[in-house]
Amino acid sequence: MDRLSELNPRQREAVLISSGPLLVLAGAGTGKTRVITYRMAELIRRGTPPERILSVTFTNKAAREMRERTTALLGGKLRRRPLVSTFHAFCVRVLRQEIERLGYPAKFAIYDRGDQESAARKALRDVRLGDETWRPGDLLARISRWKMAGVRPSGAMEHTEDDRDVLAVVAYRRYQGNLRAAGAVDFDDLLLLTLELFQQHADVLARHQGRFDHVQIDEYQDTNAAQFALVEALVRPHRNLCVVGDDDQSIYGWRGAEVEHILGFQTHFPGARVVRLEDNYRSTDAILEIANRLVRHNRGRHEKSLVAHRRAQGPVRFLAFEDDLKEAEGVVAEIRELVNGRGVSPESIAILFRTNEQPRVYEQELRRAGVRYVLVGGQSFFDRREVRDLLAYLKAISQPDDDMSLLRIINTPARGIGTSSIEKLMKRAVREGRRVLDVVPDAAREREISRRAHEALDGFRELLQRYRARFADEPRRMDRTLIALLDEIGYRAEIERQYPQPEQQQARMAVVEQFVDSIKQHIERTEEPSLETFLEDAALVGRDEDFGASDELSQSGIRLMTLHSAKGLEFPRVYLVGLEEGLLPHHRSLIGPDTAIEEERRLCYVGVTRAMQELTVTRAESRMKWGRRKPTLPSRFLYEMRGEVGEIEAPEFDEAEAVG
DNA sequence: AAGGAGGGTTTTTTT
DNA sequence: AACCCTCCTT
Repeated sequence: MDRLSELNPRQREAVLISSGPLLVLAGAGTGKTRVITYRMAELIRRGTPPERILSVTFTNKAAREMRERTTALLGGKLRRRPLVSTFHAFCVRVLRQEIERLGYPAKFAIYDRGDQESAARKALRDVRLGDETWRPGDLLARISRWKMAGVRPSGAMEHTEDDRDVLAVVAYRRYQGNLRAAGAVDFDDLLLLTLELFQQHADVLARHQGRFDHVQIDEYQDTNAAQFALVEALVRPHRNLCVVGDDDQSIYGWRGAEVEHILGFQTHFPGARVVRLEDNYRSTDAILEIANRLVRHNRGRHEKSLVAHRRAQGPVRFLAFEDDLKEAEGVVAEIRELVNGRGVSPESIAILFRTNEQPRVYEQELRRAGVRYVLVGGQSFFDRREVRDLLAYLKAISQPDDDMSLLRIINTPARGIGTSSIEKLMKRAVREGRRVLDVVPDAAREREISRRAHEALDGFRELLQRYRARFADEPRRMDRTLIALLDEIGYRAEIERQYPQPEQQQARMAVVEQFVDSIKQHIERTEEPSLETFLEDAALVGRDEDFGASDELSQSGIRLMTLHSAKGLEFPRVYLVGLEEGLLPHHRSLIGPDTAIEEERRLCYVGVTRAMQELTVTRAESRMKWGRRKPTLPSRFLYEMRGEVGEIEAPEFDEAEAVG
């Protein structure tokens, strides 16, 4: 493999250090993914069996790409494939074999984001004091923080910070109790249970420690406490751990990621070697100058300054528009001219924004301008109502204990089981600690529910059982089985009834077809497909990867995505839009601690450093919010990027002119 | 039980 | 503007 000659000396050094703890501090665009891939290939070339290297990535898609690249580097022929996976997927593999030791069912279900939210909503019922209450999303964040700190529901009362937390404790207990009863775990549980397994069962830990000679972690700046503990445990015998990351790109603090892990690596792993990659091959000097100037305003970071290797053809542009609509019009008009007029490839252009509400205007404009686009992530496939319905059907079929999924679809489409019947059944089920469908006979005998509802419920239970058998018996025909199920419940008719416009009907049915297709794909690429493995994939894959949406990034069209989704990607031309106080930095970070602003600044830094040749930063002087127009202030980051901090006058912005 | 009207609330980011 | 919840009519 004399491909090593393609690497610069620093990169080569990182690749060639093959044992002991190693921290690769890699700035944006310095070839960090390249280093970690080459390193894996080099270890294999020198004799480490591929399956004895564990590489951890941030997303499933990154995992797949790294697997492919490594294999390609080694000439495409490998008897065993290296194990590349996310922390979560790794934990699922471990738990699938060992979770019964912790008293969980072997066929545990994984709650995805939507399930977690419903569970939180359910746990919050009647939990309020005066007008103090919690929103489900906030509660989940609170619970997650407790979990990361190792606080269990029973002991949470001692870790309350204020009165509101007391309410959260009540909800936390219910939430965890309901999950347990449903035989389900959430994302944090995947990590925590694996950790618990390692801590309580020395033999299990020893077995998994013995599986790997080397561990590599990408995006190390985004590891949380549980992930750190897992890694530490896994590499304890040999300490062959290579982590790669950039503290300036840590943007998941709100999810429990702790920059301290990358800042303190040498303390956690004494004797660790450190390699810094500061040669940036991605962006022009103009773009990098702005990025450097911006991020210098953060404290508590590894000092590094990126050196540009590309010359700019033009300066970074800062544009101000009258309102958010004009902003979208302006940006899209320019893009249309680039794509249609100058033959620029649409895939080389990205529009990056802070929140998921922002792309709507751009979608409208792009459609009107006839420019193809791909919305990456965003209102994900999994958030669509149809997908949630179908997933609930499959979950209720696969997991008879999963009352939450059952309740979602018990009367969808309407089959004569009304809210009052459902409520009575739920009360009884909770009271007796049984499943909803199991209390139906008693409720019917005591005339609690109507005869009509009773019959409908019996029919529904029979339906689930019949399809449970059918899915289990013919796993390779699951897609067909689902179609049969949809026919039987009249799902298409339900859609046609709910959405009178043929346009909408088609769009909704397309989602259903995509879902069926994703099952087909799962069957094709899985050795032993089953409803359970499919649901597992669906929960883990989340919004990235080619699930249903058939690999967003391979489609043609300009890219629309949030700054978070843009991590790890690069584009020749980037439009970074909505640089306004309250949006970037986001309002919620302004009321939080100082560190919150720094994370917003890093987010902005990530956005800027995605750009290779041309960067355009825009803002709107007023913006619609909740149907109302409100004036805005320029983002403080604009001043910082342009080196105008401290000036009282607003900076001059280029007049935005309509193009074309 | 079903469906529609009206009113109130909402938006940070995601494995 | 979009969603969810509640209440009212059928």
